[in-house]
Amino acid sequence: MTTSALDYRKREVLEAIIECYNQTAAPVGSRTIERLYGMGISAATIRNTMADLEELGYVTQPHPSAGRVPTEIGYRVYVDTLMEAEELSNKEKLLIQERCASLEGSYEGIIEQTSKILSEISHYIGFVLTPELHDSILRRLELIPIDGDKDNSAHRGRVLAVLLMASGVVKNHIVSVSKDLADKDIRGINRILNEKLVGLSLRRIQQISHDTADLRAIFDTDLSDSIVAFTRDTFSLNQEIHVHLDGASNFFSQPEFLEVDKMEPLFRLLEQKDRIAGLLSPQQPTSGIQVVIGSENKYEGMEMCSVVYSCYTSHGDVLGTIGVIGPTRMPYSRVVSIVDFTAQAMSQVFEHTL
Amino acid sequence: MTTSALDYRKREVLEAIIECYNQTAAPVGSRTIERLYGMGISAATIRNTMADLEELGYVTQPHPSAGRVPTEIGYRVYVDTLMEAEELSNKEKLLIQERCASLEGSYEGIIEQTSKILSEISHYIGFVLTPELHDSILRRLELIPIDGDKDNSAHRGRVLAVLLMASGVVKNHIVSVSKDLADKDIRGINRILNEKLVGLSLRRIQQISHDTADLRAIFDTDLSDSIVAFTRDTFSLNQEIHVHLDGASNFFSQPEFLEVDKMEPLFRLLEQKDRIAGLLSPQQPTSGIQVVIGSENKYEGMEMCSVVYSCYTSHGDVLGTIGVIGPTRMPYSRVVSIVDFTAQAMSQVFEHTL
DNA sequence: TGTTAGCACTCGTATGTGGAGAGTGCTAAA
DNA sequence: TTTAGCACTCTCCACATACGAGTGCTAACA
Repeated sequence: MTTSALDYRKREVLEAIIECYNQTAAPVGSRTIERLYGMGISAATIRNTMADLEELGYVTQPHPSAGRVPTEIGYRVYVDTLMEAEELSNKEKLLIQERCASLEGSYEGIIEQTSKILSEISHYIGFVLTPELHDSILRRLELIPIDGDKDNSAHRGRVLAVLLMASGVVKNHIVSVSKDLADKDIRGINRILNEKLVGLSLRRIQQISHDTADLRAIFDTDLSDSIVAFTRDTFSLNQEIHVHLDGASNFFSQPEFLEVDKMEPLFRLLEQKDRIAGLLSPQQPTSGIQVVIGSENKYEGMEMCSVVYSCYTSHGDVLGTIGVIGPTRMPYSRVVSIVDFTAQAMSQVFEHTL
Repeated sequence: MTTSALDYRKREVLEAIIECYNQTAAPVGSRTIERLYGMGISAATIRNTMADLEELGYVTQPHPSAGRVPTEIGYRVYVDTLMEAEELSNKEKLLIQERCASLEGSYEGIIEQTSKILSEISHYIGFVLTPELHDSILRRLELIPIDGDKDNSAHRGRVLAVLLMASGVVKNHIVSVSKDLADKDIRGINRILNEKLVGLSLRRIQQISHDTADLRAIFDTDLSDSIVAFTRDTFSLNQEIHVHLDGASNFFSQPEFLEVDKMEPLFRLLEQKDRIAGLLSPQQPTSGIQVVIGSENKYEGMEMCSVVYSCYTSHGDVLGTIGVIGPTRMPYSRVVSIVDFTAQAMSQVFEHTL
């Protein structure tokens, strides 16, 4: 009696249920649809269609005498096949572009502000992951002695290592240096490392610096332990991916999260930044927007959420991920457009300022 | 009938009410105190004393037939005069020190980890404010051309400016540079600026670089517009204070915040990092611990919270603020000890690694 | 065969009531 | 001045009831 593929009427009704549920967060009844989306059929017919949709697993009833609520499968079908991309208004586009364009030099600032932009425009949680540096190419290394007194450093000192990557990302950290390395030794090491290592990925450089034989080849000479240790330390930045989140408090406006026991697991998870990073970064950097719905998210606390994300780039390289976390009941077409547009705007910022 | 100063019994009872309320978050009755803190007097006597404390404004009743709850004034008296500092256990001290000691080079990482340590040990919100740099002394400036091709930069390029401050804090940002400045000009500017500006505060340097006459005196020559603009840009880092928070979800375990309308204003406020910074940084850097109780906090959302904070230093200079935000009902003596000890441990980390 | 109207049924939500318990203030006795 | 006893108050919880929204089913209709 029901064709297995979705016929026109089923699609219409499913879409109506999803749209209506998005606005009210309450189960949608047949009468409601008849009133709001007068599609030329009566409530009774809609009821029949809804029963069909339920059989297919696209909608469900919270209790036997309630209206219908979309299931995750229903949302998946909607996102994959029914939804048409919502064009952002020019006003919104301008808003995003202006705020992105006003972001200034500091790399941290860009990350922080972009997550704020995303959250404010989507009214959900905006997030930005910092770049994974291991695959980045070294463009320039600068070693700046800090403690050394004018070339005769008699005491154990420290060196500020500044790593400039091809993508424009700058990373600096402080390296302790054995006292038998004078400032001019450091300068020599700096010159050699720049000559030999620029153009290689950080991952490759770390491999090389962990192998004493490789290092010897680079320096083309016997090496003191101090130089070996120093070189290793220079490139051993503990590269964790950082996550910037903004707008978590927007969830207080979401009716389905009003109860504390719904909110708590989510907020606990969001504080474990490393888990969020793990949730999102290992995906191969497929271009384009990804949508993860409800319990497709493997972490506890995210069962009632969906994630829409994309990646941002600079000079063609994938740098990191940006996206939005919202409730499963989410205007996907709009959020997809927001994330997509913001990712592009942010990529432009990186290309221009870094 | 009641002496205006707090006599011994009133102090005992007030302390008992506060301690008991800290644990249960429920109004404390006279019988409860008699049972738990057998202080040799009957419930009826305690009732009389409680009535006196209520008259003084130190405790109150949520409703006429309930037990007593400490008021903010009561907490203030407790913190200022009754409370004795709680010594942390050696285990806790070790825990803090170990985790602080394991913090590595990256300045951002230290900030982030310290707020996490504070929140985990206190079970409340830990926060760390980044240094206000304007009063920091410049130790070293390094200008690193990025785009220039081997001394003949024919196109408009960019320079990475690395500012190393006396406190050990490193700040870098990217400066656009007019195409008529060659790499060797940049090196010259770098040398001169280091000669003339090292040892001055960032605030002073910014004053100088905004005054063309001052700049001319520094460079001891006529200046092209390019050099003037470049010098200004080099030192014009938009220095906002950053706030790192951790442990907000601990508030889900606090009974008085279980209702959403209690939680929401707080979380909304916490996301406005700039307001938090304003709340805490303008205080003159008085040494020692500060405790701000309940509505003494001027921002909406903090009425039910208290803040315990102190500052961290490096080489004698005040760098920033660290502290804990918890509910007004808070074991102040313990939290004060935690913040105090962590501030010291963090200061040591800064002195050693930066 | 597909669609519509009518109707009985179900179940969640809101509302109201009563009793138990905790804690007080007051009074009178020690 | 302290204590015991007692009446009073107020909150909280459990239970029952009424209401309403929405369904599935059946029968009539195009």
